[in-house]
Amino acid sequence: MQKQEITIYDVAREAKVSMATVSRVVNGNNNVRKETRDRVLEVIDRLHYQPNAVAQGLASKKTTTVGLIVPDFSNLHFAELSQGINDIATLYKYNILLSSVGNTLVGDERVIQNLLNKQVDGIIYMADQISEKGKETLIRSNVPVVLAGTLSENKADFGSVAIDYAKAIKEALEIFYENSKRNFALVLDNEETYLSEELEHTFNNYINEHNLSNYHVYGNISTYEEGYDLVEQFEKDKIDAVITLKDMPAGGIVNGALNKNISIPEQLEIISAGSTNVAKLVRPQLTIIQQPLYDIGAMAMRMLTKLMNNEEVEDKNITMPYDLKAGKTTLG
Amino acid sequence: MQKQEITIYDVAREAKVSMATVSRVVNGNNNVRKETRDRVLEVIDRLHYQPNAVAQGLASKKTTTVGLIVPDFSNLHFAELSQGINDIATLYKYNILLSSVGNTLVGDERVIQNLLNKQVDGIIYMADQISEKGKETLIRSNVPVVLAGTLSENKADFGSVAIDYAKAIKEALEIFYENSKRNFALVLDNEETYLSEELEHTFNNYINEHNLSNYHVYGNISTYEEGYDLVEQFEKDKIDAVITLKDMPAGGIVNGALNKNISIPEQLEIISAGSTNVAKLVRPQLTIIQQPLYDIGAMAMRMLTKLMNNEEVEDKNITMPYDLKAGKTTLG
DNA sequence: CTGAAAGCGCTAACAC
DNA sequence: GTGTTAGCGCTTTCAG
Repeated sequence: MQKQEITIYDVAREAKVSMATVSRVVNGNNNVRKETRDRVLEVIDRLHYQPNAVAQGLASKKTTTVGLIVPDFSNLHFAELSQGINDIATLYKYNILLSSVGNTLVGDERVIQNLLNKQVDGIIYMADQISEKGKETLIRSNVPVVLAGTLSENKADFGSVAIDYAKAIKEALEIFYENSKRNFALVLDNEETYLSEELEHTFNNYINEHNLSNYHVYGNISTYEEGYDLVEQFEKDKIDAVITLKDMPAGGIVNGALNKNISIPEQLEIISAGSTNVAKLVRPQLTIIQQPLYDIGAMAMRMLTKLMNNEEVEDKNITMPYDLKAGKTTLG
Repeated sequence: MQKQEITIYDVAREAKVSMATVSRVVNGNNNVRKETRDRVLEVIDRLHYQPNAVAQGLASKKTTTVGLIVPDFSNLHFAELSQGINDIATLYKYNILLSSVGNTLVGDERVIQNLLNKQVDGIIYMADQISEKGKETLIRSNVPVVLAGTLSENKADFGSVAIDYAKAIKEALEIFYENSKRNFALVLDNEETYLSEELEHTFNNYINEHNLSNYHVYGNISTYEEGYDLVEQFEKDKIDAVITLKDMPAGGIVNGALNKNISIPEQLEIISAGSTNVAKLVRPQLTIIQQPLYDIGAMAMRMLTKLMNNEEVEDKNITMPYDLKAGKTTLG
């Protein structure tokens, strides 16, 4: 930590005013005569005075810092969502305190409590699951929370910005069905998330409504390799259409299938809901459920700034549009 | 910000000790009788006391927070490097304050100053360029800084962890040469970074030593699409071997070449120095300069913890090993 | 081993 | 407009 050289007191003395006046100048308070302001500004400049944000935070009970909780850093969604969050945060002069949950190292409650101890003004939660205790901690704290691109539950308790995943999945299944595919698979990375549960529910509903007899849900598939290896299981299970939640396993499946001379999309159709940039690398080009990740992040952060300022927020639960973008991994 | 309910003072009163004793217990100071400690601990637990990190920071002049400066969030290196940084930071109980530079929004000096104002205990710098002013600000602050996976200059001023890029590039060029390619291209994303300058220098040296007459350096290529479109230029320039700094453009080049029926690797060889996970998606499989990104991040953060604690650091400039991993975009 | 007291650097009433 | 004065919640000498 930088050893403090110049404090507000030094500036006050040098400018022959009180600390209060310096504070006013620093914080843009108008109740300062122009002459005085200029004098103070000159001294600030000359002494290279920089306010100590920690002291400001303690005195004002505002840290202009928001906590950002992500599932894990390797998640590519993170990068693209965060971009939107960061841009808006920068615009409103907030800093981002980054934490991850999910890897067993530390429980989510601890992570949340830690952020709260650091007195963050608000929290953006991007992880797709949260423990009851973590949720309670969050609610008890009275700190505004916005869920970004995730969690369909908990909407009542927090703000949220996301697409309608259930609708998107249903639309994807519809494509398979129209293309005469009848043996569906759903590939999840973590079965215990709210999102997974909702998707599985939607998936099962569709299966039932259409009286399909052969269908499978595969869990714990999050890497390229796991997707690649899963193709073997597809063969055994006679799968001919698959939805994945992430692009990396989707790419693995495509490459795995091609290696086994399974023709895409004739024998196997694939739709990925990952919608990160990397989907572009895959050949044949992936059909994807494209989410506006940047916008989701930006909207979430914007909503958070409003909540932190006790501004009116019309709708605390925003549904963003998505685009089912046809590639070459589906027919027609 | 959470409105403070329980303070150290409440705990002291309830446990019938002084704040000093509570502080000792909270900070694990041994100079407390076991009985007293247990009593305090019981009260802390009962009252759900949580220390206010901002107040701790002001009083102790340590925030247990490190600043992490990245070029931009969409950079995939970031995700993988950060994973290592985050794991070690968590281990040593440090929080990460995230900032980005490079997008024209805010200059690096401002970003750095902001982090310094927040009283971070140390900084990890992952961006590949830094202004003179930013550098000066950093040095003047006396806050420990470690450069992770970047910047070959400035080593004297800061700690650093990276691979020997020049050596890696040379090795890659050697492969091209042995495979009888003679028309080399170097694809950079940003020509103004130290890294780019060093690589270009190495590249040019190789060209001169081997008396190659046809060679090109392409700048400002950072996306898939830019790589894809660049292939047209390759044709005009009769390029037959190319090194890229990032995986996304490398993937674009591969797909762009295939689309033009340019055979890889016979007519065009490609080596990417990106070494992110997404390289796996590309077919034919990319030959890559594989950097141990996770380890680089972890080492950098570990070094930073030592510097922050004034511990001895044997070598402030660490060179990590890399692996030139042959794929199918180079011959043999 | 424990307590008293003086700050850390700043903000925010409240007076004038 | 400007200054005075309490704190914000905690750490850290210094006594005892």
